Amino acid sequence: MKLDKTDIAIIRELQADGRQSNLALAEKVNLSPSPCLRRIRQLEEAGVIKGYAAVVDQQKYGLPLTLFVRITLKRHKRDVVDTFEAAIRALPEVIECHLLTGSADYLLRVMAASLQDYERFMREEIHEIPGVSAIDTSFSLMQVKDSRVFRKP
Amino acid sequence: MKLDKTDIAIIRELQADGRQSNLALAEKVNLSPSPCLRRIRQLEEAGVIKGYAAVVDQQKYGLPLTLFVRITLKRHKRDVVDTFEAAIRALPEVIECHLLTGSADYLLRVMAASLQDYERFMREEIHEIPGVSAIDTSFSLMQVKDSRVFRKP
DNA sequence: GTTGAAATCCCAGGTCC
DNA sequence: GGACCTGGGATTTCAAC
Repeated sequence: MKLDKTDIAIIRELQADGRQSNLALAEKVNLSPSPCLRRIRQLEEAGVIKGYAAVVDQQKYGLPLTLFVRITLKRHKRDVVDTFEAAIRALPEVIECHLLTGSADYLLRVMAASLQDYERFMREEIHEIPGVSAIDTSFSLMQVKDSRVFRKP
Repeated sequence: MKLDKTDIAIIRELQADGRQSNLALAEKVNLSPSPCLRRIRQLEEAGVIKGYAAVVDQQKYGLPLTLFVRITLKRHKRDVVDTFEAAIRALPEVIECHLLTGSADYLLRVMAASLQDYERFMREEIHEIPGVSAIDTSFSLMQVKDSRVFRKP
């Protein structure tokens, strides 16, 4: 799908506020309501906009700790990889997991309610997954930037 | 703010679909529409729900590459840190930036349209920031997991 | 104080220009 | 891309428990 300037503007606005009315949005992108809504539906149907989500404050939600866990596997045979990925997908504490190039194999983004919670998670969940060779955890001390907006205005 | 079982359910549902009607949501969490709406407003006013956002497919949006950049600073004096963080905040390619514990100082999540775009970004933007001592980039080959839902159902 | 119900208002979605 | 029209949901108020 080809995105023009107006589509980009619509996406930017909907990333900033996904619940604003079509009328408000139409005004911001200098369109009248009907064509604006048509474009939104097109973006949704094309899958450019996958959905809408509430943005939650993790602190106030009770999960103040964010950690990044870099994991290296012992071997990279099919069964080891599949077992590992299935285990990761089943852990609600793991918000994100990426397969990486470079020294580590996986990067996990984990949320925890407390240090005790984190310690239990690592001991009972991560260390129990077979085939894990190295684990390197870093805590996020501060989120310097959090932008859901992809492109420049 | 104290969150009970129903609040958690509301948040989970709104993370899955942030635009569903109050009526649909009320049914899912076994509440009548009025108290459901009142809880939503309370969650918003308390800042537990910070807002709503469209979820965009980065591939279809034209930014297929995700990279994680680990950066170490030469010194950690106030001016070096402030300069670095200000520079990062001004770069639209940087979607997220965390100050970390451990060997590296910062973890950046960067999106790029192409390898050329990434190369230009590193050369013209990141390497130009004063005080940067080490840079370690990993590409995301595959996103194994992406969950916006924080707690178990 | 918290829930269910009703009425008004405003927006979404469709259709035609 | 813009204008009109209709059905439905949101919002506010009120009554009830």
